[in-house]
Amino acid sequence: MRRGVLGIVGSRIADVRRARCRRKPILIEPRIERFRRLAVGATVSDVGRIGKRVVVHLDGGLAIVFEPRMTGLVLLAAPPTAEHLRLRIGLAEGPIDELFYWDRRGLGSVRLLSAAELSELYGNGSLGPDALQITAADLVERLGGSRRAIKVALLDQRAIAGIGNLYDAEILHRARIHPARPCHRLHDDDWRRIQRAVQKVLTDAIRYEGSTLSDGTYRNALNRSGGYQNHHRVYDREGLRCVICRTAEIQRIVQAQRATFFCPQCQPSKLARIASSR
DNA sequence: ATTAATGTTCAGAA
DNA sequence: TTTCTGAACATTAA
Repeated sequence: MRRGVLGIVGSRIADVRRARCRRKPILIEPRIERFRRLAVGATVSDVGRIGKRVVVHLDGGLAIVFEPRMTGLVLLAAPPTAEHLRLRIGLAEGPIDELFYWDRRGLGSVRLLSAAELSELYGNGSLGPDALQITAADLVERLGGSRRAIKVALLDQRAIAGIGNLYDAEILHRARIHPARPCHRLHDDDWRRIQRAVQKVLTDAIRYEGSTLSDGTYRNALNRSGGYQNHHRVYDREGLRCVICRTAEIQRIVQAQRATFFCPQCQPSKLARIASSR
């Protein structure tokens, strides 16, 4: 999503307004009048990413932070429906006329922050280092002592920023780690495999522009479907044969109130590992 | 017609 | 301190 939004670098903010959406308003800070006063006239200097958030940097030091959560989209093209359009940002002096924030469930937010607020909110301990920068040693340091299940721990954005539920499941399948294994029982080579799997899954997911699931919600900045759903090995594949071992069926369990998918053959629990080794 | 599920995050409680 | 639970919301599938 961030890559697509890069297309507005160099454009000037010409207008900011709420879309006419009859639903409960999403969180927009500061209030729209002040937001407009501060942002209009500024030029987009860069588009970055902090974990799962898209950050539009403006000259002068302010930044617009989009936090899409479950169903939010930052778009340069017309949104999927007019119904759930939440915010429109008019642009001038560039190829794109307007930036949209669309959000079906409305759990996301848009905030205009100063450089100081940005570093305060996202620089201190509230978000961990980005998943794509993380080393195996970082993983051990930040999660190695935790008693939580590895699947749950990898979702903790304060430990590592950027891993969501779907990619968590894919990562652990690649790393051949059972999702319920407690962090403090994992070994160095387990963490090394996890680190490599994080790199592989996230870079592939970015290359294929994300996963558009059966509800069709995720789209890139040009409102096009992603392609990574065709590469899922476990997510949403309960009961299907594992494409790696071609033996076991993918199982679904619930951890931290989230669905987890895994292959019982490729991702043995500790007990299964002991049993199979004799 | 209910209920459960959903690429998430946070406050507040255990 | 760390970990767990429920709520915010809208839509679809079972």
